[in-house]
Amino acid sequence: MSLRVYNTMSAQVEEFQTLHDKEVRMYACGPTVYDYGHIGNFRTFIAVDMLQRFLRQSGYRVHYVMNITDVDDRIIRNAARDGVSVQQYTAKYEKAFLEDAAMIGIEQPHLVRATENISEMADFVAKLQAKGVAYRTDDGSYYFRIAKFPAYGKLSKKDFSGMIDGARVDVDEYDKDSARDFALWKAPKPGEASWQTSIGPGRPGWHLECSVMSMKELGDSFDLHAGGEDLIFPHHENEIAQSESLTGKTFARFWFHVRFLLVEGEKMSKRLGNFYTLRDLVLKGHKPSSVRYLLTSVPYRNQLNFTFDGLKQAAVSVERLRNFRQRLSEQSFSPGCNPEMQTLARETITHMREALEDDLNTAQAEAAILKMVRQANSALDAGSVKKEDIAPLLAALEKFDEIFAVLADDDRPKMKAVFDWAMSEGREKDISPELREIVQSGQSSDADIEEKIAEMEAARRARNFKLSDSLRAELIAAGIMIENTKDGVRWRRK
RNA sequence: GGCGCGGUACCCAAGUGGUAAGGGAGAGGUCUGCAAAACCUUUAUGCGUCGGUUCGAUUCCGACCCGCGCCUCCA
Repeated sequence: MSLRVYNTMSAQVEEFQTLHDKEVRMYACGPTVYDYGHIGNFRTFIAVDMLQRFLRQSGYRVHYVMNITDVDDRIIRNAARDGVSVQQYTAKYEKAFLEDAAMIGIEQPHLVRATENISEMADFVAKLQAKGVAYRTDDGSYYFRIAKFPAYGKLSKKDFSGMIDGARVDVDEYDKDSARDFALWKAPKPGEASWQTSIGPGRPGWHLECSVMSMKELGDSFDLHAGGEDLIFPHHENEIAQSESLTGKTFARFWFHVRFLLVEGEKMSKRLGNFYTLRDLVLKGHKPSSVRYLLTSVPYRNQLNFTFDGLKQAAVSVERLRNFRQRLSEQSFSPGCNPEMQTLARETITHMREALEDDLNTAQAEAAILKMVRQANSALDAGSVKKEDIAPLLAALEKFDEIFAVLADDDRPKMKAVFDWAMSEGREKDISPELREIVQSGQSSDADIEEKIAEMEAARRARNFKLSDSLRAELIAAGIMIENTKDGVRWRRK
């Protein structure tokens, strides 16, 4: 079997095929760095990250390019508001984006920046103009003439046939031939950032950026282009029009779009007060791994309802997986092997692969690993897991984590970094008691904790339960979780 | 108005023309000095409503109701 993935262009699930054998060239529209990233942004980027991870796990060499849009209207406006240069402004938020992406387990793609490719963009516009599909207006802006690209609308399934006959539409604000024609290049306005280029001064339009950078990095035709569902129209439609007008070739073969999420059942918006950046959630004391798990738990084409209850559930599931792995790694086992465990591990890997090959059905992949955990835990309780079973079970967990990336117990340092950031930004008041507790649990050293546990155990063996309970309560208050097992006390930081 | 998606137990959420994955929460139990962790049992004759096709539909078709998305900046 092999990967089947939904292609927005054909509007159906297709067998994934690449232009070059075992090599994937893919591009995702990245963030416009004008603010901190919100969980909706990260749902999209995590979905593409998982796709990319799964392709690599499936044996492809992956060339994954993401752009950073570091010039646009909002950036110019906000930079002016803050009295800083566009570069200073975007540098801050690009850094924040990369930190956040790393925090939530996104592997960094090859990044390209709009402002580093301005001259290529100008050249691209010049070529479009030479082909007669772009025109310059009196103010020095350039527009794409949609009437010259009959396939316009093929991605978003929109019918523009009624409006492509060059009928002049009167639009006060613009000096373009048709209301639907879109800007390739914007002439400078006083006080705005602009570049001197072969086609005159100005700055690139957003759609142009992605066409130019994706083709520069990946070629005229490449395998897959990804983004949020909102980008289907007009952004991706416009990219296709620009690129295919120029080359006459198919621009991207597969179009991968991630559905928007809901927050507590409603569209996320600042107005509704349900708008959360990743950092907001960490400040509330939620772990990055919980957020990632929740965002991966619903297949990318389904609407995901992001709730705080769901976030707690996600945390429990992650804990369950981590506890299981710890149990396998720490316990001692008798020699030999249990064929049932061998089969279980093997079948779990197969089920996960089949689920992901089915248009990235992450919910089913998670169900498969959790089922394995339950059955293996049951066998562990019964003492029927043998030494040689450990490696296959851990290998299945590893396969899972190559895609889902939630098992590494590294939430605390990441949360500490957000804590420090909040302090340095003067947002101490936004730090929740929960976050404080987690950060504090990182303060005490392993040796201190183990000393205290030894004390607690001594009291317990002496049947001084009052003392041992109070010592345990102290540890729990400091964010340390205690478990008594057959092999002694196991502890971990919250 | 145009195009599209969805309505599955208390909650989140997969899935299938042949009789409902997984997780959380709840209840009972095993283990434990007590916890924690883990495990076991239990919780939808039912999958928005009404019709139709079929030996059989939650799954296909039609109508309707409700929610959501895109059509303008938006991941």
